[in-house]
This record gives sequence, C-alpha cells and structure tokens, in this order.
Amino acid sequence: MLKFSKKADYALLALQYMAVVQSGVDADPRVVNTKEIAEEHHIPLELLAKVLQTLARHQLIESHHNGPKGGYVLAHAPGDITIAQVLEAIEGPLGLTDCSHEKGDHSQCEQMSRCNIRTPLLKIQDSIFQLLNGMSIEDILVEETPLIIVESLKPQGVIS
Amino acid sequence: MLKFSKKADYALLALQYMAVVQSGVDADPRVVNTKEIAEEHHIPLELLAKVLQTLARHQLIESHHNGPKGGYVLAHAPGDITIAQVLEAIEGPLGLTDCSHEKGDHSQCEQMSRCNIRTPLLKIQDSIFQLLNGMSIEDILVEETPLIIVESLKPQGVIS
DNA sequence: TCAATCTCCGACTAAAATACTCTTGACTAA
DNA sequence: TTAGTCAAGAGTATTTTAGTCGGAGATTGA
Ligand code: SF4
Ligand code: SF4
Repeated sequence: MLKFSKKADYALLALQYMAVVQSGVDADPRVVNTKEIAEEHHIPLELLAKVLQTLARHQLIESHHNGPKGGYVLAHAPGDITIAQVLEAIEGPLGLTDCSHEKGDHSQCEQMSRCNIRTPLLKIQDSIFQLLNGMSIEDILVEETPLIIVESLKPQGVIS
Repeated sequence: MLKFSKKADYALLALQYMAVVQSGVDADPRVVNTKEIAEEHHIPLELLAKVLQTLARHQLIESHHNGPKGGYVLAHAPGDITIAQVLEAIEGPLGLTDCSHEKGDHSQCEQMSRCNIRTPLLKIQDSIFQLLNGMSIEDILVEETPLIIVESLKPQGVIS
C-alpha cells in the first residue's frame, strides 16, 4: 500500500544513472539511450522506454532524437530534480487518501462529511510530501558504494 | 501509489471512533460493535468486520463476543496505538520498495545487486516510518490536530 | 429451551491498478 | 538506403484491492 511502483523505481534508477554519467569528471554531456540503461539494470526495455518518455514529457529530462546517437540527458542539475517531482511525473499527483485533492464536494469519498480523521491525515501527507520534496537526485547519487562502474560501457559508435 | 488502502482508512476511522466513545467524559468502557461503526460511517459492514477482526488478531483491539451485547474495545490507551502499528496490522509490514525487508538474497528485486538507489530509498522509508510511528490514535482524536514535526534527514528549511 | 444477535473465519468474486508487450511511425546519421 | 533511435497508443497479463457470501461458535435475554 505505501509502496513505490516499479515504474517509479525504474525512473529513479534511470535518473540516478544519467546523473552519474553526466556528472563524471569530464562533465561530458553524454547522451544515454534507453537500451543502455535497460541492459545495465535488467529492466524490461519497452517499459523503461515508456517511463523515460513520461519523464521527458514532464521536462525532467531532454530527449535528443538524433538517430543512432540519440538518447536522453537530464534537463536540470541533479540537485534541482526532487524525488517528489519524479514521482508526480510518473504517477499522478500523489495523495494519501481519496480525499486528498478535493474537487469541491465529496465526490471521492462517501464518508467525507462525517470524517474526523481527514485533517490529521492530510497533515501526515504534507509531511511526507515535504520529505520527498526535500530530497533530490543529487542526494541519491553514489553514496558509499558505487556499485555500477560507469566506464565499463561498450562504446557504441566511436568516441571521437 | 503512495496511498492508504481503503481498509487502512476504515481501520483508522473505526479506531478513532472507538477512542472517542471510550474516552468520553463518562469513561465508560462501552463496547461498540461492527454494525454501529459501519452505519455511522457508511462503510460496507462485512468489509469493516474483516478489518476489525484483523485489528483484534493483532492485539490492537479486544473482541468481546458476548452475544447481542458483544463488540470491540480498544486494547490500549489511544496514545499507545501508533498509526504505523495500525497500518502494519492491516497490510503487511510496510516497505517502500520490493527490497525493503530482505530475505537474504535478492529474491525480490532482480537488479538489487547493481542498485545504487537502494540505500537512499531505505532512508526515505525510515523517515516515513518514523513519522507514522510518532503519531497515535490520540493525535487523531479531535479536530484540533497537533502539529506534525517532520524530522528529515538533513536540516533543511522549515515546514510551518 | 430457543431464537436473536453478535464475533469469527475462510473462501469467493469483481473491479481496478500495475506491469509489461506489440505495433506503427517519424526522424537522423552514417 | 539502412539501421538505430525516440514517440505514442493500443493491447494483454498479472497482481492487488475492494467487497461478498455462507457457515460455525458463543452468549444473552425472553
Ligand atoms: S474516510 Fe476521511 S480521510 Fe479517508 S478518504 Fe474519506 S474523507 Fe478522506
Ligand atoms: S531497484 Fe533497487 S531500490 Fe528498487 S527494489 Fe530493486 S534493489 Fe530495491
């Protein structure tokens, strides 16, 4: 119930990977394509593709469709992409209950009129949101154990 | 995705109700039965019954099956029942990701071996858990809700 | 006694969300 | 031209959630 979806998980995984690749010492704005990320993490390719498309549509990453050299690049600095943004891009706006984003009357929840727990729950929700909004991709970058070694990529095409 | 289930919602609703009934000025340990709660909140009776049964099995409430006068009573003081306890009673142990409660190897998530985001996500999860564990039924009792202090990982910004 | 009323439990169905796939198309670089 | 890429949408399969049903056991009050 209080769980990230796979898609959200994949999104974070991909963003972290892209951040690592881009923030390499060379600061080379290398484009990474879907296939590379999918293979690196053993994620179903087509599904990851959809996730990245969604992220691109929400301006979190930029798509460079340049044929065989196409791919994606972070649209902002890693510190400027919060976890909450990612989550909201993938799933809709996030809310703990059915009554979170109210549209006037109680169209969502039948017992809203006589509900005493709504206000407290909304506060919990706010707290969680603050938490997620306070963390960015940067905070997720390699911590202590960089398990993925980025330079072990097979060079597709020639590297200049 | 980051949403309470109906059952969890119902559980909190019921517990709040029971708490209010019991902590009335009379302090009469009145037993309240499923039907009463269900009708009061317009919840499907049978479903609520299951929820309460689950809560009872987890020692959060006591069942008095005394024929026509039977019903449920809180097993502890409202302040001693945390939201996290309730949620874990209803759903299983809560975890943000598939890899949260590990059983040795990576039986849950295929990419766990080369996953860099696991540790950060576990931290987020801990924060959320602490938040939920810091609130009890008592904090939900009346409308004038207390402030939730979010303790985030890093000292950043104010909530208010 | 006995019927009403309650909890308890497990199996069951239905609906909805998730996870994943397939197909088609447009673009671009070599 | 051709292979490799993103884009978009429809389609399917699986899992989770929501809600239902029916019977068993217990207790009370008439
Ligand atoms: S029961 Fe209360 S808190 Fe839950 S969805 Fe309905 S109005 Fe919101
Ligand atoms: S991808 Fe990483 S964080 Fe997500 S479930 Fe797998 S191991 Fe855990």
